[in-house]
Amino acid sequence: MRDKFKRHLRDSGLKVTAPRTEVFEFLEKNDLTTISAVIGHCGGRADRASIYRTIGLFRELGIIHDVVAGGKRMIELSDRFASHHHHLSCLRCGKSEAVSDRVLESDLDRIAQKNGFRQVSHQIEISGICARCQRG
Amino acid sequence: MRDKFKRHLRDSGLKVTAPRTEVFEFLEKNDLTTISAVIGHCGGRADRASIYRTIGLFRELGIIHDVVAGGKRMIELSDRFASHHHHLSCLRCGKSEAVSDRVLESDLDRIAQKNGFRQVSHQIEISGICARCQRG
DNA sequence: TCCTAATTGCGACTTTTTTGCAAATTGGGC
DNA sequence: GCCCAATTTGCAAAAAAGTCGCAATTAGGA
Repeated sequence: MRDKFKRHLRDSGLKVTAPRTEVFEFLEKNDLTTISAVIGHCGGRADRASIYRTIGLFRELGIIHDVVAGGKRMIELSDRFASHHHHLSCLRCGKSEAVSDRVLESDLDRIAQKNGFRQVSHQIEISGICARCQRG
Repeated sequence: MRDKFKRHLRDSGLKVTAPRTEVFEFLEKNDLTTISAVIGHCGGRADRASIYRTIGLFRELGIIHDVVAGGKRMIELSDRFASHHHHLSCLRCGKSEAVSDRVLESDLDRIAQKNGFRQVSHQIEISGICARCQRG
């Protein structure tokens, strides 16, 4: 994925730099994270301003997208750089697990198509109380 | 809905105040908005701090929830105070339209159930290029 | 109407995000 | 491998967003 990422940048006429690689690698290892976590982790090696610029750039390029999980705004790699999935988050313990579901996906496609939308992407977040917390 | 809202507050031992009513009425008229829009609109009649406190309270009470649309964090009334729906947002013109779909809903229920989740809620955002922008 | 707890508005403050600019770096060409 | 131009970085400063303590005000039950 790292090579694909570098190619993606170069193909867009952009440079592969240390802060960009740093942030990308962090996102690869951390599905569903926050901007402050990225700063907390990459902050020693890259300036805060560069991290914000990098995240903004990644958003524009569609490398990442935003999600709200448990009321917090989070970011994650998008489909081209991570396998397509959604999240089930527990409101009590805060953990979230990945979900993939074919039927769901085809419904979403159907809806977009019915409304005349193209180049569609989507994000879903399901929240509730997970099985473990129901017992606890 | 306004009465239901007032009852909801009083039942929770909370007071119906001007800032709270102000913010609620703005949200009723503006599906999917931002905090700064609320401040921009109610700011003359209520203090910024009170608006933040009100929004925080509404979130805790489940009166509103957060959504990300086009990279921006937005808020909207939740199901009990607005009919359950999701959004199709156009990445080009920024407009979003409401969507309701029974099949989609039952799939989401099925997924939560399969994973042992209870008291489930979900949010979905579908984005792409709308029919009008495809022509333009 | 009175009383008390809840809530507001204000102002100061912290945190988060953005911006301008000189210095440093990347990557294509030689 | 070295050079150059364009891009990108780091820094410092500022704007924007959000939080907090507290005295003054207000809602609503008795």
